[in-house]
Amino acid sequence: MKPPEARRRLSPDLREQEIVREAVKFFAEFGFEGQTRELAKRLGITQPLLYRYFPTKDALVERVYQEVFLRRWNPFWEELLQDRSKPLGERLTAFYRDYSQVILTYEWVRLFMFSGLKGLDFNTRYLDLLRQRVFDLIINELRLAHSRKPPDEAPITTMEIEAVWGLHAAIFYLGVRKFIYNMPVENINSIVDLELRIFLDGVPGTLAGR
Amino acid sequence: MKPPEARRRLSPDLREQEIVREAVKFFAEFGFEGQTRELAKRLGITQPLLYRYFPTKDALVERVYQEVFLRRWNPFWEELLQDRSKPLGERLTAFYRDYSQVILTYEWVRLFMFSGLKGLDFNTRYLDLLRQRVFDLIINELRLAHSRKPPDEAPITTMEIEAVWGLHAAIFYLGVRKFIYNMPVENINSIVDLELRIFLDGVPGTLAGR
DNA sequence: CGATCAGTTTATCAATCGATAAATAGAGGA
DNA sequence: TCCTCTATTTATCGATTGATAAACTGATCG
Repeated sequence: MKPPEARRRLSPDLREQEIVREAVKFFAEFGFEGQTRELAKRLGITQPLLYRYFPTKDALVERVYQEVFLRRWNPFWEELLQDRSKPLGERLTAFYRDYSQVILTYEWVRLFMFSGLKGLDFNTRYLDLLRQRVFDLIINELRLAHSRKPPDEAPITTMEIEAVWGLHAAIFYLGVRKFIYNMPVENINSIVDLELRIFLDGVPGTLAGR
Repeated sequence: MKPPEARRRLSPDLREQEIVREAVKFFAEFGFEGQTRELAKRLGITQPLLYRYFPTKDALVERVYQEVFLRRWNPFWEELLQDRSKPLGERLTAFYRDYSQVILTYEWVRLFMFSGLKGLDFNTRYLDLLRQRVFDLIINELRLAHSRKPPDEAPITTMEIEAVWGLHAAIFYLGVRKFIYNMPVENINSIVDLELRIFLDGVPGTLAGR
């Protein structure tokens, strides 16, 4: 029925964009063991053509990383978290609502987990970034909001970091449930709000070192 | 150097045990695409011997599931959570300390994630169990501890479930960080205690429907 | 309108993987 | 000690997969 898909001749730029876009979806679905022939089929091209644009499969995978993880980081988040003209609760809500909208996607969550399971160092590098650019800021602002010594006077404790990890995990795990376990997860914004209320109500005890 | 590993003739029962034990570790490391030849090499046997004990690779994978997930559930947990002779905080601490010791292992966490990413229905089934045998109990006990209507008078809300999911995620994610992202995570018991303090201090607002 | 360049396909290789059949060898019993 | 049973290995098949080389074809320019 379907016509045998006439040969489409595209400019290299466009073709490369199409390949990367489809590869992101494809590897997010099947993991990095997904076969190049199947990817080519989805693109409506033949498998050897992929090798005209990427020397090896690994090079294509590498490109997918960059596309999904590096290009989606928003530097504005760091400013947002430190904008003391608003109460901290409001800032955290604004940040995690936006962050979850970017991160809690099929591609991001699954590729991140696939990458971790395969032992690539990308996760570590991303999480180091997260720690420095987000966790440390949050802890700093929390101390300020509760009139405690800033980190340069009293070093950040393991338990403070773990407290923030708990909040972060509760939110990120929504994506794991939705996109990896295939569970229905709706109204993410209101769940984010819930987790933030629990965190902000519960965390003073930790800051007090109780 | 190493002698070519003399042929060891084992009873079928013992050999099967060895295969299953090693397969658990092996698939947890490489996922279900791990190759039967490599698994056989680790066992010090040849690859066709695997097929004397399991008709297909899938059958072996299925067996691994049962071994790791089904056989590690402890029915005592359900009693523990409902033992009203102790305060709820104590019960939750005892439960999550024990649960995390069973679940937060290299094999459990990784196999669960591999299984989810591959789209097997096992995760859904396990999580249904968890919801019924743990989450509902916790919510019931929380309401009791805060003098609220029991679930058979006022149905469990989405947000109550999500609150418990948040706690659970914070704890399970310790395993994800340790065994999937390969991060150092130490003193799990004290982190569990921390998450429970935050949860218990923070959750009354949610119960009040605030 | 024909030549040329490059985007795309066809054909195919070499390695890998799950699986099967036949040959081998270790252990217990008569 | 030898025989028999079966646990284990050797040899190999067929399908799959990443990758390469050569042939094909569509678009642009003179």
